[in-house]
Amino acid sequence: MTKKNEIKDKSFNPQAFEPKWQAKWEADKLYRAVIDESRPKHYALTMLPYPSGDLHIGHWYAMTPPDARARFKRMQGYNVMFPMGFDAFGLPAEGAAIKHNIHPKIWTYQNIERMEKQMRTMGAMFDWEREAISSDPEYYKWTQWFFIQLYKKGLAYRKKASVDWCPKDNTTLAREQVKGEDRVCDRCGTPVIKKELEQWFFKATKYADELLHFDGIDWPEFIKVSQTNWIGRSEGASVIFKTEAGDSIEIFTTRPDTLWGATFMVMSPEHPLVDKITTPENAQTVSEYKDQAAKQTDIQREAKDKEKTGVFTGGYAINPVNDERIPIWVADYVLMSYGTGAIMAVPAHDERDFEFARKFGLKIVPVIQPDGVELNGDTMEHAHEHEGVMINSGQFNGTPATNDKGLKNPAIKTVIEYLEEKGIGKRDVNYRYRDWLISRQRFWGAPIPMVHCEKHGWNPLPDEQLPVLLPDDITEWKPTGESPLKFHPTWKDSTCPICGEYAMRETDTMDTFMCSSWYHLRYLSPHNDKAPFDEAEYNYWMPVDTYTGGSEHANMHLLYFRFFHKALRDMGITEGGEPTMQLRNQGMVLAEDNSKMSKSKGNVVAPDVLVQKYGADTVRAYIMFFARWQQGAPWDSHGIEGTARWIRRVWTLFTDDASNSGTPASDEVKKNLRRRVHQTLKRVTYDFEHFEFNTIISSLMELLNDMYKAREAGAVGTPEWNEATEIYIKMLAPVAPHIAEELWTNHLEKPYSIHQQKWATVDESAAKDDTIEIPVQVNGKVRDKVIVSADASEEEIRNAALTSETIQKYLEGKEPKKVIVAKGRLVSIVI
RNA sequence: GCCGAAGUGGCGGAACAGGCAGACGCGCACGACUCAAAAUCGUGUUCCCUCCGGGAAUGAGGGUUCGAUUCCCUCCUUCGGCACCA
Repeated sequence: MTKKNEIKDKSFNPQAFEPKWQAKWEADKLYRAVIDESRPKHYALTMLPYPSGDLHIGHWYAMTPPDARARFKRMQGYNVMFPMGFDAFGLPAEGAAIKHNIHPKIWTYQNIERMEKQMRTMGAMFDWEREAISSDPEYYKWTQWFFIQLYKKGLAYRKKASVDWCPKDNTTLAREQVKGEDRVCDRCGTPVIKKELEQWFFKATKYADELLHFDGIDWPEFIKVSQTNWIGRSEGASVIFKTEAGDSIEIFTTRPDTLWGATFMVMSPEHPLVDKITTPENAQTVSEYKDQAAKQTDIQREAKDKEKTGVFTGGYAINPVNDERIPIWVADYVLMSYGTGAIMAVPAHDERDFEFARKFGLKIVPVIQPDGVELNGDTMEHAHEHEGVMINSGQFNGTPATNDKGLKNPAIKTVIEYLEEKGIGKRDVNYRYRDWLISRQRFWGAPIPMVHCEKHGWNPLPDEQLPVLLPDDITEWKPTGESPLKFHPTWKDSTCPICGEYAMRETDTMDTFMCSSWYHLRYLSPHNDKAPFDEAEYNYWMPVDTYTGGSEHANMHLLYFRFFHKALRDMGITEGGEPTMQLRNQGMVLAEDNSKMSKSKGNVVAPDVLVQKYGADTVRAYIMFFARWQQGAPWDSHGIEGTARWIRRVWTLFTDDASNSGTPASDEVKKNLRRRVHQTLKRVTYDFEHFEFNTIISSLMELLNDMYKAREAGAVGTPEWNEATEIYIKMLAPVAPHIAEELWTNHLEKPYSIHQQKWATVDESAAKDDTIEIPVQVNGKVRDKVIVSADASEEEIRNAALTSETIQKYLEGKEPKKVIVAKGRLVSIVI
């Protein structure tokens, strides 16, 4: 470190001082977060990366602005924890294993080492002693332990179901991991297929209703909406229809008010009662239809422009409200995966049923009459899906049906009450949300800690046998559709925890989203081998105060994360309903041509090169400046020059004190400087709080320009100048931690470290303007500006405006019709 | 089709709470320094006109208001979620 009597290095050389400070901060454990009851805590969490190989600009974009904010919070007096780790299980490691014949573990840990090194160049305040890596046995031991807790609580179960399968990645996927209309694998973009398989699930649907509530948490609207859509809650009724074959069919409907118009029923081809309902004469056609439906993919079956198909079963049901005998059909537009897999068809009021009825000549009976038009089942061209008055519905005729959903609709409410009274139906709610399928037929994941015994079926392994370790001696990685673990000669051999006889291990591994559902807890005590986390740490740090990350996880990680927390709460492991109070999502950094950055396109911006050229501080500042953080933007490689220039100008101003001009600063200059400093401080404080990073930088740029002018005017050396310098460096510290430290400690010779200083307080009276310029509008157009004192009364402002020469000209001696004075803002004159 | 977010100069973007649209920066132009270049510094930079001055303009059109980028209605475009979900 530079001693006082040494000659200070005035050349700007971040490549020298950045690593120097990084090393010192680390040696001094400056960012170590330990429990301190005397200070309020702040847990700043940012989504942990996958160790893909190299840190790219997207990582910097995701991590450095939240780091700046965490630093700001720390200067505000919070005890801040800002941990980092790796979501280290996952497919790319297996891809590398296949390609280069290297164990996924080796590939993963090499990448982690490289990325940690790159992360250290960011100068972030990560507490590396809290680092958690999900592929470490000490970590996945507890991932497995959580699985067992969920299993014991009945929240993990095994079932055979028609599941989504990615033919490229050779594994099953959760519903959330199948995207868009084309039903493609979220990871690789390959269209998924359906397979009938027995798999492990988490009972996420148990929390469907609770997951719809976001009370008290500050999350972006679009994430809440996205999750709400995903869960897809529908209110309605379930109704039981008796059939002539003897069995009853239960259906779900959101429109029980249209029950009287149900003129037929439709069952999904997979419905278990289809064969019983089908009469012998129709058995052949129904069976052929079922076979054909089974052959089609979901995309083919569910294509919305597809013409309706279906066959008659020969069976009949009785409409419970009017005792009409109605035919039962089988059609693939009814899905087994939603509701009960059977519907009542109301062709007059449902477009899909209408289409079907027209095609097959089925009866159409209108039961909701819209205002003004008389519906006729024989001639109508579309279903009437909106409001009207109930008709053809016996005692309910005349009841108004609104466009409201659920019980808010008087017709629906009345009919549900009637159904419940008669015992033929009840109020019901359905969700499109599905349980979380967590089995993956892949190697590089946490093994599911279950064994299967001939006699005792599936059982969890006792805690002392955890972790179930992944073997190192695997040589064949090729995906076969079954986990490579299955082909290991001995790995799957285990013993039944009940009888001690031979039992076979589950060879599937867990969805990596399981690992990331609890990493925020592991950061609390990453090396604890007695428990997943330390209770004292939990009590102090949780919940997470601010969570930042990409919005692509809206319906995946962010939903799993919430589900997990609620499930743990019900097991008494965590407290409170939500893991994090505040969520903010950064946008995406696109390539300069507006396309997505990707390794394969070779358009990824490498931060390392920029750090070498400009220094980390400049890269950090530019990342905050070049776009609205929560929105993202295409990268602009020229733009960084402006930020680099600013950083150099900061350096020059604070190191080159010789250039003060001879004339001493006037009181006016000093007062103005002080005002600008406190105005900027106010703005920067607000912007940090609100994640508005781009305007933090522009405010600092403006203040710097003002400070250069103040220097010209002789302000250097005055108390106002010294205050300005101090506050400027404090505001700079979260953004550009290295240069701030270098200037603070070495050039201003203030006590190390700038990062342990207290954030400055706004002096409101100093920030206030003395005089203000008030625009004067005549008929809505600005014609003049008058200068008045900041606390001028309405009357004074009015007079100033009306007596202005320019305004007089516009008035032409006439009396204005109206004069509006917005105090401190503007005068509007109407003539 | 339903739900949500967003449309402001050549570009990224700014504008507290309905009150001067375009802060800050990139780019561009001109100038200073220099033998020259880079760097640096300075000036200008929404568009149009008959340029002391005036007019238009925040996706389009309408409305409320003395006054609208901001509030309301209709529409267009882009992005994201859902979608034969009963």
